[in-house]
Amino acid sequence: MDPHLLRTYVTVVRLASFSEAARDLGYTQSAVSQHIAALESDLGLPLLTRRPVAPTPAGERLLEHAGALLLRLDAARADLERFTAAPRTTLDVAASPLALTARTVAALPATGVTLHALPRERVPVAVATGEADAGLVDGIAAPSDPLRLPDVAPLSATAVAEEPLAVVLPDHHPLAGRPGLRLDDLVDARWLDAPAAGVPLDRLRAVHGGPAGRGFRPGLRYDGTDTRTLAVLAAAGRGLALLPLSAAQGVPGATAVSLVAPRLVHRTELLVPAGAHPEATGPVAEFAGRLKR
Amino acid sequence: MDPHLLRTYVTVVRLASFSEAARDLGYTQSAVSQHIAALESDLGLPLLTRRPVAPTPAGERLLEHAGALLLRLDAARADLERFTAAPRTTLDVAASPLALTARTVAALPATGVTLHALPRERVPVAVATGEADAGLVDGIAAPSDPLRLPDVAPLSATAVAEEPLAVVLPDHHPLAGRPGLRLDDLVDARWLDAPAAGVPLDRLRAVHGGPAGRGFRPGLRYDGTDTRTLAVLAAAGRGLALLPLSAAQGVPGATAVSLVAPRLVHRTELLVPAGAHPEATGPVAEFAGRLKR
DNA sequence: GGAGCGACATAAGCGTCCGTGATGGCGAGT
DNA sequence: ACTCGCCATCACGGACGCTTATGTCGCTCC
Repeated sequence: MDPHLLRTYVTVVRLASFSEAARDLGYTQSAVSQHIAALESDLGLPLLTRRPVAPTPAGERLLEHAGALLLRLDAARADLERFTAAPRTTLDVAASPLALTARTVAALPATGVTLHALPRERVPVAVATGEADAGLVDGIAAPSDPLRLPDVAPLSATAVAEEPLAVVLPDHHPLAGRPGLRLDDLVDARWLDAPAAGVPLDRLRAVHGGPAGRGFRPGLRYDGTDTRTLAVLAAAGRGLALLPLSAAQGVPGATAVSLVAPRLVHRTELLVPAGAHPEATGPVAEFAGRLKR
Repeated sequence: MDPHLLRTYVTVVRLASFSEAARDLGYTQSAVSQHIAALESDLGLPLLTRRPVAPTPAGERLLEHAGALLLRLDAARADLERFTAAPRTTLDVAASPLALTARTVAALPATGVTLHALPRERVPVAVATGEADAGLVDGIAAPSDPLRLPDVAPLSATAVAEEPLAVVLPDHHPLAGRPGLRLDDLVDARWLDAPAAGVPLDRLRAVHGGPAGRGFRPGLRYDGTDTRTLAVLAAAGRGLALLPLSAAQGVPGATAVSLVAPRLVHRTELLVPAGAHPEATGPVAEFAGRLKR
């Protein structure tokens, strides 16, 4: 299970072709074929169907492991390179859409900043692999419980903002008048599925813990990142949305009712490589310092 | 960053010797020396001091990454081997001490069971690497929030028991009469540090979120796994202990007061490899089925 | 239905890299 | 100062991996 072999394996699966993968990796087709053969003989089972080229069930499993492994390998290399690299003068920040608020943006240094807008799950990856010097991720969690992030590498997370959650309903919705809502009241409702702009529904499903049969039916799916659009969709009755309170307010036709049970908050966290090389100075420290104040 | 090189690297660090590592790995000393040299030249910085052999700061970082990487590699191999291996007839269960209760033990099949008592953090590792077919881990978390486990491999976790938490105090303690306790009332108290038997203090520290200055000073450290002993120590005034309510009761001289804030529970979860090869039958399924009932 | 073509498998050749054994340098203990 | 233990370096032999070339299979086109 040489990383080289794994790298070609994932490339072959991604491109669904040995020859394409060979071109992509700068190998000959023969080499790719031998790589796959080596993996299959090492593990003792077929990983791919040929014609069409697609992973077998075992291959699917390997794909998960290989992805994590290669990611971690990149992260390790990036982490070690920080020891030798020249101190950064510019700052690359990876951020999920909802993590960018007036407050967090204000903390960015005036110059030399590149902002990478990424989906939530890519932010830790970007920081780990060194594509970004710091990350801002948002998500929901129990109060004073850190966000649940994939641990691709040792990262240190510190909360920089915390806000109540609100359910966005059309004004005329029967529940719109309530002072607060319980999630249990809403299990049978139709929800907007907006992984990029809103709060991910699968997280709610996990919190609720109920069987897959009931609860949190996705309705319209929205893959944009604009919260205002999401609120507009909710106002139009296309489904409910869950947003941080401040983002949920101020849209005509939409009412935001805060969520009271389960006790969850929308939190934004700053992500930096852990065990930080004592960078008491530099753009990252400057940014972190301003955020904590 | 070949895994072979990483494996030699961690071995060298563990044994603090090139020659010992060579013997351990079945290489010559020369090969080990070259492995380390290759790593160092690849990464462009020294990883070890020689005489004595010890990791540099950069080497320490690499060690973390290498450990995770090699673990994940073993997990991947073990996971893939499940596809080819013969269906299990016996059952190996890894369990943290507090996860073993009358209820969980009763769910074990009558015969063919090997029980591995492991510290909490080793349980997921054992399941991932195939040393165990299933795991039982306990820990504390917010209600209806999964336990926070290191993700060495895709594992599926399902709650099998949940219990309130209790603080164990000497009978004569000023707070012993209270109906319930808040953690905030106890930040300045002295705690028993019992990572194996009790609830880990560092988790509390994280939940409390306070600066390292205040809070949760460890007193006596107890590395045994017996909760009764822990309660006896608490009764003797050597420090407070946090235990699941049932384990905290019934020790003369000790009073158990349940914890009311923050809202945390002691939960035990069953761990099995995720994406399970549809084992509707077999010892693992039998065990899981009995636990869920 | 046969020829052609695209795509993966297999075979042979060759360079490179890896591990061995021998030797050298260096520090610590006697 | 000598010696022993330990790591570094060197030179060599073999194995492994990649390339070129060729084989085989399946699909498509006429």
